Amino acid sequence: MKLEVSCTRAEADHQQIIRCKESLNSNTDSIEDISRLMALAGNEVRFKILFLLQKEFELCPCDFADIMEMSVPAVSQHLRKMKDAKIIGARREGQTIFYHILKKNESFFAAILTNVQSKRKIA
Amino acid sequence: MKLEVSCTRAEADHQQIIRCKESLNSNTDSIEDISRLMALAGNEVRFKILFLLQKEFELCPCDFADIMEMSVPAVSQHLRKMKDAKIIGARREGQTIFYHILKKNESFFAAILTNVQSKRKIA
DNA sequence: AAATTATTTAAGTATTTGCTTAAATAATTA
DNA sequence: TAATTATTTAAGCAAATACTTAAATAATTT
Repeated sequence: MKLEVSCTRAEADHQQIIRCKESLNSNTDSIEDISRLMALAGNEVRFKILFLLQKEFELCPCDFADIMEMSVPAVSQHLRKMKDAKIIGARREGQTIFYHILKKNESFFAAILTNVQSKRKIA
Repeated sequence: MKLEVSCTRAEADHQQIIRCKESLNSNTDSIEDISRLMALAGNEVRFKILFLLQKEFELCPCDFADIMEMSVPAVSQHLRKMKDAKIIGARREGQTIFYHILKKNESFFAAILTNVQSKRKIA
């Protein structure tokens, strides 16, 4: 863990710089995890998918393609990313595959998705 | 507001499809706003900036460059994006410019950034 | 006023992203 | 078992992203 301070600003608070570096270092893993999660949810198509899954519990690629008026492969590739990241899970029923938000992430996304509704009321 | 249903899946729940389309349509603005916010916070460098600002209240570009060991212009460009998006604000003190999270967004990011600390405890 | 310091801006570039189209899997139905 | 249906995968490409370096602003100090 390097803790050199090189800021040239005369008034720089070196204690603060060191404290910040330590803070980042001791949280590296969770910072990476959460910013990765945010990046995935930060795509508008994927955000809509999560928004819809929270409301309807489960939907299939075909449903999403129809709802958002986009191609099935495009949807499928977004679903794959979120499945790989363990944000969503899949359940097969015949030829249809239903996706849902994994329990582990439900509360995290619920907290964020709440803002969609509340923002709407204000505007 | 188009509400055509074209899903070819035989068992598709057309009522559900229509309900979902309406739900997206009536929340278009906030969905765009929040997913844009998430996309910005979804970059690891910007996420770290927000994490640090929450802890230290305000820091300057030079501090960030030093803490994260990256160039000042690179930091500055990230700060600009978040300033343009009204996520952070700036205060000048001599030659130094201090950035802080805008009050409007404090609680939103606090809710997300909480997970950094709690995740760490678990792991 | 000239030099220094903090920051921003701009141009250039390599990487990543998200779509398209076509082909491959996998399950169901005829 | 052949045809159909739902989904995934892969290749290709255009747009977006995030860095680098160099130059431009802006404030301070000498």
